[in-house]
Amino acid sequence: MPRGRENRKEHILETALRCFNETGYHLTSLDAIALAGGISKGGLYYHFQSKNALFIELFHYRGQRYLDQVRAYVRDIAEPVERLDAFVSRASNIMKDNEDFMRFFLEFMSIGARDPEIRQVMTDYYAMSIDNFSRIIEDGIASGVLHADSPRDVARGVYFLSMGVFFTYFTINPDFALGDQHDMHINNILSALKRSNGI
Amino acid sequence: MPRGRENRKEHILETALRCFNETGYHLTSLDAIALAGGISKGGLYYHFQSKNALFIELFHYRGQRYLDQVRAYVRDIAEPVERLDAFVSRASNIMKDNEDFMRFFLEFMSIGARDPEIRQVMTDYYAMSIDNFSRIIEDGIASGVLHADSPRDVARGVYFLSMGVFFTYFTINPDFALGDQHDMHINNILSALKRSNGI
DNA sequence: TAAGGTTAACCGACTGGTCGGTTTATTTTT
DNA sequence: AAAAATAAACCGACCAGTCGGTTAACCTTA
Repeated sequence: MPRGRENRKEHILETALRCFNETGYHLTSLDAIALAGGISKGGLYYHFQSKNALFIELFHYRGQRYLDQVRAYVRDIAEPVERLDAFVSRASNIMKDNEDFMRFFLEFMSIGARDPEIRQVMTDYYAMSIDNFSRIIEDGIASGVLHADSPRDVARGVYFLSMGVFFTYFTINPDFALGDQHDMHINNILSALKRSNGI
Repeated sequence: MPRGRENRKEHILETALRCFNETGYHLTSLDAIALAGGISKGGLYYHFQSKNALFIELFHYRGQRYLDQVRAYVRDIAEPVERLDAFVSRASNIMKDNEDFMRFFLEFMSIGARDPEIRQVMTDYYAMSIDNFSRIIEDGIASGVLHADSPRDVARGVYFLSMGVFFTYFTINPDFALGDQHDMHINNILSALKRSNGI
């Protein structure tokens, strides 16, 4: 990895992701990241203000890539029901493709429970997710193909379920296939949304 | 807190719970727990083999209390539907009463993602939860008041949702009332279970 | 019942090691 | 040569775990 290249920073971030996932934030030393990345500690501190700053920047970096992937799949679909289905089913696949990021995401949340700065990042991400999803549902309601009393509550339900599936998946010894469980339970929520008799 | 009393150990555990919840496992030193509990570090090591052992014992100690509370509410209810409702609605209340334990639980899970011993404890807890809940559903199916293709999947769905609600609650700045969200989404699952036309 | 003995419970100074962060010198790029 | 990037030695704080010693409660036994 030559020095001076623009992708040096990304190289560090990818290395840090691997290290954090292996041993967790607190047990991962900057020396270990430097060693694994073939860089010195000084180099780390040249690119990042602190360990915490690196951690947060890593979230933004990979989170953005994740969102870009989801949006790329959904962009061209205008019809609300199709859009909703694509959103959910693609999300499941992309999550699986980004399993390393999802694992990181969980620890990021866990630390966010106590760190105000990280908590705020998480809160923003949550708000954006709920807003995005609510908007699709509201479009569907406006055009009469979806039915829900509170789109926001439905969106929350989907968010909770996704989080629960993933957190459990990373936390227990094998009991289920990630994508299958995710899709099945999310589709249960969606089928209620699509029921024409409302509720 | 006089020495030699049987509740000394419990006193340490309760103190440790408060400390862990304030600063998290890795940033909580044994010195801090000792100070907060009015005991010495040596005393800590007299009662517990290691910091990790204390952490795990704390999970068993408070987890048992939590389960005892849930079971006490359900014990006398034989009819499956009532039993199910009680199980879920009481679980929500008891979770709120044990918010300190739930917060601890989340970090316990998060660490379990990397620590094999803790992961096994979590896996056992998960398996027991799914088994308990599945059994109630199966009883309901046997007596014809509930309908589900796979009781185990339904039980998983409830578990996932609970985890997701709680994890989100502890992780973002205020957006919803804990009990309300929990009950609403769980009841969505239950209402499908109770629909007499199956599916 | 009081002196002497026993031991579980507890204390806290200490150690060996780690880690985030800093500093200073050196190399590369422009 | 100036600026940017990197390396390597170093620092001070912190921390899990240890260990020799202390204390209080509970036995004996005469």
